[in-house]
Parts: sequence; structure tokens; C-alpha cells
Amino acid sequence: MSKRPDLSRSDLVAIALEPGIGLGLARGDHQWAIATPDPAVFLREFNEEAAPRWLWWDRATSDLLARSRVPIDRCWDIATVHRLLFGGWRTSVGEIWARLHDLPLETLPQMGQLDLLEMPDDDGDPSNPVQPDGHLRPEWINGTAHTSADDLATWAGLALEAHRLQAPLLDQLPDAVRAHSTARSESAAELLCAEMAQFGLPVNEETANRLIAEFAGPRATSVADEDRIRAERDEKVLVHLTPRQPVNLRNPAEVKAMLRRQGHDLPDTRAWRLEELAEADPLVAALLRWRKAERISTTYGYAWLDEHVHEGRLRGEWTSSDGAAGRMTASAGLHNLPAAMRSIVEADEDHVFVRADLGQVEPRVLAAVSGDPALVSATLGEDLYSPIAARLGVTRDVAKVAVLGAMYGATTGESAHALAGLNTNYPVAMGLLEKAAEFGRRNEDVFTSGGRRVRMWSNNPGDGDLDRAVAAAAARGRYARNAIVQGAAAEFFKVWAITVRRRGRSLAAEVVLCLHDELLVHTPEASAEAVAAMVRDAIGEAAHYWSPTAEVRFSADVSIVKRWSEAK
DNA sequence: ATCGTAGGCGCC
DNA sequence: AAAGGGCGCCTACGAT
Repeated sequence: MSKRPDLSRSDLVAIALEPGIGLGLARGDHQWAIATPDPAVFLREFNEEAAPRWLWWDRATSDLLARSRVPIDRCWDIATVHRLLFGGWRTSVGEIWARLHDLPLETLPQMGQLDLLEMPDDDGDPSNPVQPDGHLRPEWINGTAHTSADDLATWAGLALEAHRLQAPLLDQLPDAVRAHSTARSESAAELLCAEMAQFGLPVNEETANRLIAEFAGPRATSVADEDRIRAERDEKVLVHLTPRQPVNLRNPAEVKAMLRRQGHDLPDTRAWRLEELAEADPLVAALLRWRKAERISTTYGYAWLDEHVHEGRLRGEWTSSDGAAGRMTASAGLHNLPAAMRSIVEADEDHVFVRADLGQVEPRVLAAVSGDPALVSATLGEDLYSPIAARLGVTRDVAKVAVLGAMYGATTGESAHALAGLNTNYPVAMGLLEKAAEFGRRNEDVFTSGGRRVRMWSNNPGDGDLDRAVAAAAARGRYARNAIVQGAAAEFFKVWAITVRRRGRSLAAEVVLCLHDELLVHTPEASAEAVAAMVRDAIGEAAHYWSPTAEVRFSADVSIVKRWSEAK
């Protein structure tokens, strides 16, 4: 193993890092072991010199890179690409290796279980990362076996081998070129997720405390105090009951019974059903107000603040493709913070947010992935629904509902009539959706335009009830119909996000939030205008890289704000 | 006690 | 306008 690798930009170079130990690299048939307490320093140097495409096993490396802020743009994350290829999301390095080598999953060594008594005696040489049965050794996967830079070089070498087996699987997909490009963009998005988790979302804690107090009352000083605050909140609803009686408002069945006694016979007590009754019945109005307050105090109250907000940063876990169709997910309320609380998200001193959200992204994505000429031409203007409405001879609202209904699988209501018009005027797009739905009903996996496998699920084999089987098939049809659009939109969005991440670096701009079609970029005030222009320009760049149909137009609302809640 | 599920609601 | 797709997270409750 030589000391100093000679890398070039076109190379694919596998890396494995372990702080305190060093850095292992592998390229072609060569491996390099560099013993150093701070491997990121070396990696940063190599990256500046040559910027090859870095290859690594999984999120563990992304997390290390995010922590040491190594500015990497081009990468390949084996676990992320595995999720693209196989669908689903629960996976591990051990399972990935096994599937790439056609090893039985039943014999997969269990991580973290010290079955000392059952240790087989023909376990082989523990310094070899590969067991005699072909599986990877758990201590190598969880890193406890990485005790030297040489070990890291070996581990990087295995990542290279995994890539050699993985890349050809992308070639088997209908659009191999596109699938490879998705593999690269999804890998970079995974790195972005590690960085967002690390950086956190800027929050003004003072504002947060004040707002929570407004919605949920003061911070409880004791358990008894907490009970008192809850009882007071409940009382505002119960006071409307005649005769007065105790009702557990947190139990939907009791609430339903309470409403029935009040003369409202409802199948459930969901807010949209209650809203139309609220005007006439003060009890219902009070119940809706109660639910909002209860929501904030239980989910986004002081406990949430204490757990997830520290030193002005809200931090949660980010995953780049956990969603069924490959959407990003985030914990700690980052994706579902109530609108009423978004004013707590505030840029640092001398900083602002550039906030941008893609307009009508899903129907535009449908146009791109189907190539339907009529739908493509509808994307050319600012508003996509107006030309559709004109073509169908309906109002814009009806056209919108119909298009959304077609993508979500709606079967009833006002949109049903307009749906027929969609079928005759946009047969290519509607045909693609129907084809996906048919796959879903038949319980066959579907693929996004970028090549992501979206897994279907089977019925309970023991459950022979025909109605339920039919209902399940219909549900899979709606699911598949939506997944090919939602999933492709997620892929396009991620390309946009990583483009902004890359181009924002020289402007000190940091992507701090991704929300399906919306980006929040934390930016020094001085470069705000430049970042806003870049974010806008990045849409075209992302579309050029991603879009299967070049003519489709995408656009975004971009604004410069101090707080997330501002502007739109 | 601990787990999974259902109803509910927040967001897209 | 209709109530269709996705996610995370809360409480209550029944099964284990």
C-alpha cells in the first residue's frame, strides 16, 4: 500500500473513515491506508486536488463528513442506491452485501447479539471481514473491527466490490442512463440529509416559548399543575354540555358519543366534518379550538422544545428516501410544524432565508414523465390548470380537482365527470397513470421514471374475504398511480436541492430544510439576492439534468424572508 | 409492562 | 371542490 494516492476527477474512489484511526481508500486494484487522528483533513485535501466521485457504504460516512464539513459534491452511497434498486427502506450493509452476492438472508449474522454460547467453531479468521459462509462479519459492519488504517483500506476495498456488483443492476432497468443519474443524485441527497441533521433549523427560542404559552398555557411546574392546565383546557369544551358530564376528549369514541347526544350522528369526528357544524353549534366550535391547543401542547409544546431545540437549532433526523415512493422524511416535527408556529423559525443575525417552493410540481412532473404533448404544452405558461380548463370546457377549479384526482385515484364526486375529459384530451398521461394503477392492482411493483422500485404488498394469505381483497387491490391501484408521480417529483426535487447545495457553497448559503416542494436556504444577508437568483436558476439546471421531456417548464416562488412564516 | 393498531391531526 | 396519495407523532386501547 502506497502512502499518497494519485487521484483524478474522473475516478471512482472508495473511502472508509474512522476518527482517531485514519482513512482507507480504494481505486481499481489499489488500496491506500493513511493513519491519522483526523482523516477529514486528508480527505478535504484530496477532494480539493482532484474531486473524484467518492464512494462509501452508508450514512455512517455521510454523518462523519457532515460533522467535519468536507465539501463533497459527487458521491455514491451504496445503501442509498440499494434502496433505489430494491425499494423499501429497512436495510443494512450486511443485507446489501448478501443480496449482491445471492446469499440466503436467513443466515444473515445478527448484529449486536452476543451469542457467545452459540458461536460456531468454524467461524474462520475474525481478521477477515468475510465469513466462511460469505456474509460480512458484524464487527466489520458496525466498525468495531476497524482498528487500523489498513482495516479501513480493506473496508473501502469491499465497498468498491459492492459497487462493481451494484452498478450493473441499474443497467437492467428500462432507462439505465437515467437510473445511473438517479443513483448519483440520490447519493448526494443523502449527504445533504446528513448535513441538515447536523446544521439544524435556526429557531428563536424566545419566540418559541412565547408562542407555546399563547397556545398551550404556561409551563407546568409540577405534575399536579399539568393536570390543572389540562382540566382547564377541557373545561372550555365541557361547559357547553347540558347536562354537564365528564367526557374524555382524548378518546375519539367518547367524543363521537358526545356529539351523537348533541344530535350530530357522524361516522367519525374528523375536523373537516366538524367544520361545517361549528357555526351552528358552539360545542363543536369549542372542540375544534380544543384540538388545536391540545395538538400544540402535546406535540409542539415545551417537551418538544426541550427535546429537539438546543442553542437556537431545531434538529431532527433526515432520511433521503424513506417514503414509500422515495420522498424525504424528517422527524422532530420538521415536516409538519403547524403553520401557526412557523414564525419561530428565524434566521441568525445578519442572515436571512431564501425560501422557494416549486409551483404545481406534480402535474408538471406527470407531463415530463409521460411526455403527453398536450399536457407538456400546458406547462409552458405560468398556470397549468387554465389551459387544461379551457381544453375541457370547465372552470379552473374543476380542472384542478380533476387533475389531482387522476393522480391520487379519486373515483367519486365532481371530478368524475371532468375525468372523462382528461382521458380524451390527455390520453398519454392518463394512460400512464392507469397502467401504473393496473400494475398496483395486480400486486406488481412499479418504477419511477428515475428507476426507483416501489414495492407493492400482498393481502393476508389466510384472509379469504373477497370484498377485502378487492378493496386492497383498489388501494394498491391508487397507491401505485400516485407513487409514480410523487416518486418522480421527489427525484426532481432532490436534484434541485443538491444543485442549490453545490452552487450555494461559494455564497455561504446552507440548505436547512427540504419539504417535498419547498426549500429553505440560510444565507448571509449580503448575498441574499445572489442566492435567490441562483435558486431560481437551479430549477432550470435541475430540470435539464432530470427531466425526461426537455420542453416541460418548472417554476418556483422565491422570496427573501427573516422568518419562515413570512411571505409566500 | 410492552407492543401494535386505530383514530386523529399537522404538513406536503 | 372533495375527502383520494404520502409522511410523523399524539392518545387510547386491546393483545401479548
